[in-house]
Amino acid sequence: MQGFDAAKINEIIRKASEGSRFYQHKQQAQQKLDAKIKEMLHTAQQMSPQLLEKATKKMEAVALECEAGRDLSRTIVHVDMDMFYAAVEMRDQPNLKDVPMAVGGNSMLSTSNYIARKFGVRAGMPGFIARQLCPALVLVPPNFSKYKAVSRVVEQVFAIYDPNYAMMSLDEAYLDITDYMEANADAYQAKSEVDNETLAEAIVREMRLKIQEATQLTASAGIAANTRLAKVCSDLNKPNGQYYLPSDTRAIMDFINKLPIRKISGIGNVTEQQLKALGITLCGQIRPNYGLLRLLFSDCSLDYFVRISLGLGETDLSNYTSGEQKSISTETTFTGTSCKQKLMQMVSDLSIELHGDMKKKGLVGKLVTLKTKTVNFVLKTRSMALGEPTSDPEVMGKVARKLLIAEMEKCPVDEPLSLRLLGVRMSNLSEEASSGRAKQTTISKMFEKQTVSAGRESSSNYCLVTESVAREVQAFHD
DNA sequence: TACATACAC
DNA sequence: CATGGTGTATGTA
Repeated sequence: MQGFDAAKINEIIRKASEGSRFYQHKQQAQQKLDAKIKEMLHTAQQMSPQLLEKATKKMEAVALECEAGRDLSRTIVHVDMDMFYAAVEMRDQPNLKDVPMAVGGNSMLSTSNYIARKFGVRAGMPGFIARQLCPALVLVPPNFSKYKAVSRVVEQVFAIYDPNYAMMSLDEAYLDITDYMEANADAYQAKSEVDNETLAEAIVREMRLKIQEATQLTASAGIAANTRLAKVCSDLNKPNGQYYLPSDTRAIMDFINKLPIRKISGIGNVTEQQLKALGITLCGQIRPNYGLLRLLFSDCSLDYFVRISLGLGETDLSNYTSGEQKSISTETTFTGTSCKQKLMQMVSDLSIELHGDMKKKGLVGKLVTLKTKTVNFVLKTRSMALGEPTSDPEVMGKVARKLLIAEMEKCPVDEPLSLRLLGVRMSNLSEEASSGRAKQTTISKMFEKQTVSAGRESSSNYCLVTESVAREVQAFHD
């Protein structure tokens, strides 16, 4: 069993994709982006040197201000479990250890092991393409409740080193170990004084070992002065490794200057292409292009770019943990249909499911949003505000159905709305007024209203939905 | 406020 | 045969 080279992998993926509606839509999106970039370059060419110089000076002033706020006093760690879901499955089914395997389904993989990666099988890839790359691939359906349980064990290790650790997903967290280092320096130095680097590395190595002892799974870590840098660093010695970046401006600048912008969290495919068109592929190329960037991007992006170019980032983890939830949603993909009754039924089902999730969290919301995706992968959202916050499935469902009907009516009869995805989201959230009595009222109301409303709907053959199975929440990629 | 886009995981 | 689900931030009008 050999791996493939990149050219062969791309060829197989291209053959499997081309002609599909998914691929066509992707190409359209790319053309749109190309046009946008072309326009951007046109704008750039028309800039006078004077204007550019002025913009550069403004940006340099911002940079100076940011530089003044540089905080090198904290030691931040980003910990990332190695191929988390796949590692859990391999641990529990040893026969999976020596074969190419991935966790996911036919439509999407969440992660793959290193043997499968040699064949080009990656997170985010549909299972049917993965099988073409690697016919021997073993596909394991996800067990989210198991991963959650493992994650809780890992969290207990994190808590030793920083009780205020910030969990970013099931397999990833930031820790501020500054206080732990100070409090425990003595325990880690054998005879002589230990410098910060040795101390931080020893502590993180020990933490990773504790994770491994507790879970039989390995983790990688990055250690740096802020979360942005720590996150990049955790990727450098993966799997089962760690990387320390000294908290020293010179070391940070040397590091950041040669770093590809795409490695920065928040720089995705689109931004990468835009910046590339301007000749920027490395973080070190941002500062020489300050003026250009200022004239092409929003203030908010500028601040972000400046901070990246200086290697600045978040040092206060409470900024990750303090916020309240802003929205809650449920969506589902299905084989494309334009059957009105089926679609309406699904919206009702989703509303009931959403109600369950909201009740669990004690949330009510004021803004209902319907999300649709056509069989050609065109996404749309339509929303409507309610008079008062609710989580009542019938109220949410009624509004969502209304929004769906409005969309369907926009289509000509010979070309009805044909969808492959529906979603319902609630936002403008607040806490549910929680007394047992209030909840009871809500529940009885729900049944009343459902009965009444079901008879009133035009597609009245949709019935009250059976209890939907509790859905596993999922962050799909590792 | 409403909608689209970009991004992370 | 055939490409996911949940949540946040931001730009724009």
